[in-house]
Amino acid sequence: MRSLTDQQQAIRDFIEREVAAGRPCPSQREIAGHFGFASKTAAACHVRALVKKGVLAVDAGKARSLQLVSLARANRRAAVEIPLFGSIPAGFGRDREEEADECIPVTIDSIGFKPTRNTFALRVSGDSMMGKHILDGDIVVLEHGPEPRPGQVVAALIDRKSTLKTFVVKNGKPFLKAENPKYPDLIPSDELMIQGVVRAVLRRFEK
Amino acid sequence: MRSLTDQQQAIRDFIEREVAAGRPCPSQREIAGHFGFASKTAAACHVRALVKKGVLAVDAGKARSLQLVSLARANRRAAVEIPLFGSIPAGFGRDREEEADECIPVTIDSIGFKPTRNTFALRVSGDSMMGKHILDGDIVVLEHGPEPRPGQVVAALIDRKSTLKTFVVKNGKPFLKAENPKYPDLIPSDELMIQGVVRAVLRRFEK
DNA sequence: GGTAATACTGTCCATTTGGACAGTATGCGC
DNA sequence: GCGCATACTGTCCAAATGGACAGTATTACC
Repeated sequence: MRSLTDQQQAIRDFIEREVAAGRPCPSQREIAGHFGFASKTAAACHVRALVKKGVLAVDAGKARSLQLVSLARANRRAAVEIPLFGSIPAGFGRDREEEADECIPVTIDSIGFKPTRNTFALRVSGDSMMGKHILDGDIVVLEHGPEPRPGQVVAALIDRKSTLKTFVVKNGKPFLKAENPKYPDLIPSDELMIQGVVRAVLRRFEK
Repeated sequence: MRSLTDQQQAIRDFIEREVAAGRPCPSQREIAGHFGFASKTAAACHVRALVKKGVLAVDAGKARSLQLVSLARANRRAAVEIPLFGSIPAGFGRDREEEADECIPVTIDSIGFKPTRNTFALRVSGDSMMGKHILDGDIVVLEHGPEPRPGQVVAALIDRKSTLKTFVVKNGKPFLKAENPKYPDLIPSDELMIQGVVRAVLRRFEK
């Protein structure tokens, strides 16, 4: 019951190859076409069998939503090491990883997106961002590179120390709004070095 | 003209995150819904702009067929090293790679699927598979693990040497059909060790 | 001032797509 | 012989989807 028939395996392989080759997930009719079925119900039937056997996952009603469970699980489990800094280093060269204090393994599921080479993490110190619900001890995951959008929290370099600020636009000009009383409320963003945009927060509670 | 606007970047990021999180590519209406657009044309318009700027690729008319060009290119370019054996080793333990004579870098495009840990390559010697259009000097890419289907070419271990054979089923029993006169035409498949199923052939011509 | 690009709302429509149903045939275990 | 899973053909349909078109407003650029 668990093992797949030849035909089911063939269809599973076909889907895997299509997706791996960067093409969109095949529709039922495309599967039927590839195997020469005259009726797309045949493909639908096989797909149903594969779902029943736990090999495939479907978002019911959604077009091209087939997913191989093994790949999904592998993707979810795939932990990627993200460099974790106490403070952001001045430069962003290729020696970035060596400057990292340590690395934290994260999974796609835990931060909601797939980390890239431009992804890094910061340990938050102080309650400067409590207004944005980012607390002392939290780990924020940031992405280096993309232009911040208004309302997003960014990490900026001030006095060789990184500080989290909110990116705002006033009268068409970009500013960094400090949520920490130690710093002026509005700083023109071009006076600072924006190191990254906050994309996720990890908070560990004591047990 | 080349650079993306904030909104376009946001939509690009949204697509990237959805796909990276293992969800199916969002439809135009899902994009509109996520950003609060009342009209899905707004999303369609942005998608069109992103395609025009070369960031996105679409299969016209196909549902959920958006693809990030950068990822597609990265995927296509990503060369994976596949262990290449002169002959298949007896075991398939974790020391497999060390037993490999060498490695060949292949891309997804060149073999049509994404290599896994179970993918390996063999250098073909002799014209035993000429009937199947696999020639002396060819490199065949095989996948270890999947149950072969009738008509597929498999690599089997005979006398500690690997030989390519065609997998056939006769009267419900699996056999290996040798295309090499040195061996008996039909061998019960359970007498042999099937090392892998041929998934691709690479042939280099002299210049 | 005009043109173009951006950034939408709103509507209509042909196609694509998945789901359900009816039906046929085969092989397998009991 | 019966039930069940497999492996299809063929048809109908509603929902999902992309594409085209008509508008509006804003901003940037020449």
